[in-house]
Amino acid sequence: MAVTIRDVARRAHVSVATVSRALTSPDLVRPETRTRVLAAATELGYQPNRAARGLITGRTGNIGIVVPDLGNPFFTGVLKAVQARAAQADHSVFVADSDEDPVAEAKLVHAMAKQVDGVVLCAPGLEDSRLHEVAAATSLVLLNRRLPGVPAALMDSAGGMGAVVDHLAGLGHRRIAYLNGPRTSWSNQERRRGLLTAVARHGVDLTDLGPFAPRYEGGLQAADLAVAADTTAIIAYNDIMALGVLARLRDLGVSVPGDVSVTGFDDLTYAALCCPPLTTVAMPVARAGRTAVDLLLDRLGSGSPEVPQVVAETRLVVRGTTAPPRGRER
Amino acid sequence: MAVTIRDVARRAHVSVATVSRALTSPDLVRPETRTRVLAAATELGYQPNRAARGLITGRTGNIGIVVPDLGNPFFTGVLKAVQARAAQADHSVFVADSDEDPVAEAKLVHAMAKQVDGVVLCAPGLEDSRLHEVAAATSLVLLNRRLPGVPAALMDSAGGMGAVVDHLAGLGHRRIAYLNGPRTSWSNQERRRGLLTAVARHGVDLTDLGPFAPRYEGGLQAADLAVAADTTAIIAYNDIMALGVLARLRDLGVSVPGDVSVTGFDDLTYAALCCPPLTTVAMPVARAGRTAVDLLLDRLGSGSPEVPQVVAETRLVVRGTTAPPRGRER
DNA sequence: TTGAAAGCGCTAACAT
DNA sequence: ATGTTAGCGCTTTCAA
Repeated sequence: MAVTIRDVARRAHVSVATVSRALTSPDLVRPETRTRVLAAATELGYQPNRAARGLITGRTGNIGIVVPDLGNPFFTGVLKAVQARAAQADHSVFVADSDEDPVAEAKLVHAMAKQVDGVVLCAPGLEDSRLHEVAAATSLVLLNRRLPGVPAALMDSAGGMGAVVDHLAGLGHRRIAYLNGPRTSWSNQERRRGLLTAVARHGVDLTDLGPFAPRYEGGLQAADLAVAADTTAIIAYNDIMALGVLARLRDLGVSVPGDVSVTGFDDLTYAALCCPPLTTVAMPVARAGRTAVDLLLDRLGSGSPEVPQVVAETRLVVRGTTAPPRGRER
Repeated sequence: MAVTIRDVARRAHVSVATVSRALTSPDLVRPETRTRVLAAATELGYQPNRAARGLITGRTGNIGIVVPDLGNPFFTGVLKAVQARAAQADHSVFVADSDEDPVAEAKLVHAMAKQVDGVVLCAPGLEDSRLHEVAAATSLVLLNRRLPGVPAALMDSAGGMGAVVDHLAGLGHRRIAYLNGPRTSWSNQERRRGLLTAVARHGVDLTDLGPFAPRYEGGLQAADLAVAADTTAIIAYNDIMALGVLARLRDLGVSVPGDVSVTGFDDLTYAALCCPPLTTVAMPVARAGRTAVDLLLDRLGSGSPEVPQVVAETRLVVRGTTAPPRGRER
């Protein structure tokens, strides 16, 4: 078996309590003793058993994150930041993949609940009431979903969409199609909200298509409808769909951005690498991931009753898939 | 506080021992009692505390995975499969990102050791001796790294590379450049091994370039050298580098596959989406991830002394970046 | 078939 | 400043 606190105590000629104190509240033991204990600990390669510690303190030193799809770079971007921030705070992280299944989301959080101090739930598809139940099981922080009473790290999708429409309208587009993602998704709702506002502001004509699966195949399928709708610009729910749109348009012989402009959302790595490179909206995934962890850990520490919902800015990234519509080139 | 085994015991009018038995070894209690206990448990929404259980049984029901970079789709592909397989076996998973730092790899495994039944270490950069030390800390399974005495889930990079060279030689290429990834990486060593064998077999001329960082920027940088080397085909260490190569060649006005053929390795999603779509080698990441988990769990269960090292097949995916060299078109 | 009790590794009163 | 002890939630002897 591994080395326990008792081994260290024996070796340092002190009681286990002293060892515990030397490690967790150093100023409670005489410096001399502390040194001796620490030495013994290192010599034996002692690592306290966090599970045992957690049993007493109620704090596990772990956090959980559940995402809809680990195959989606957007969520692994969040995950990377979450695990990095957690590591800084000396916390370990549990991951779970709900496979886009709302029911699984709830189950996974419950399964984790006992082993973590809190969980970051990313873009949950769960309805509000069920989400509140889940929030009762553990400390919860939502990412890209707003729910009264639950802290959240949000990204300003609506604002990003506003920037997209401003850009397109500025180029001279008057007829725009939006390719919806999942209706229940908070992100889609926000994007649509920003879209409607901006479209009204510019007096631009909007064709609302979908919903489509937020994947490559969804984009393939959506492209035909968008072309039929006879618009000069296509705003896809996200980059992956936009890539599908691009591929389908190429097959159809529709030139981008000559015949039609296309935009995505998320700024995934390969949005910059496809050709033409995709005009899109950069989402602050890393920042939001860090914020989520901070929210979780701060609240645990301070038991304060406030419920912060932090929204991070998005940013339009203009690349090669947008240009003035035909007849408006200069 | 949450509901404990004691609450269930009280409610079912039995001792805690009986509750424990009803849950973990059902055939040790009278069916009638069992039903009563189970009912009480569900009514209270009881979830056993795994940490406490682990304290006694020595099994945590958790496994760990440490990867060099969560931003790399290759590793998140493995992660997705690992977490899915673990979930099937009712295990939770800890993730950690070593940020490509070998020292961090060791630290992370040690930090996890107490909370997991074993860990999957992906493509570690650690040297053999240090790796053996790490293996002593917990049950270890290596992914894409072979080490005597340690079970491993491997992918047949050498074989994949053989297929690439066969393909290229078959098209008529006689001068090929290989863009090395990190020298210490087992995958690069394997790819190179497969390459040398195949190249000798075909009597093809090889220019060995690098090592380069296995990233987009590495590809950008490598492309110039490859062009200067005056070869008709470029084999990149992986897809990301290949994408960099493609971009740089485009800037240079070198046409692909007209002037030069390019291949990658990994078959990431966007290898199919770039243009022209990339000829590459599909790595069985999901299969390897599952295998790694199975290896871990099987060994834990059966304490058998055998050390399986399972290698999964790779597969050449021919797409648009390879063609006969100039003067050999038909 | 069930219960009482010991104890996993650790921390937090309570003593000293 | 340090030691003794109870006990976190659970499983597992050992008795009954």
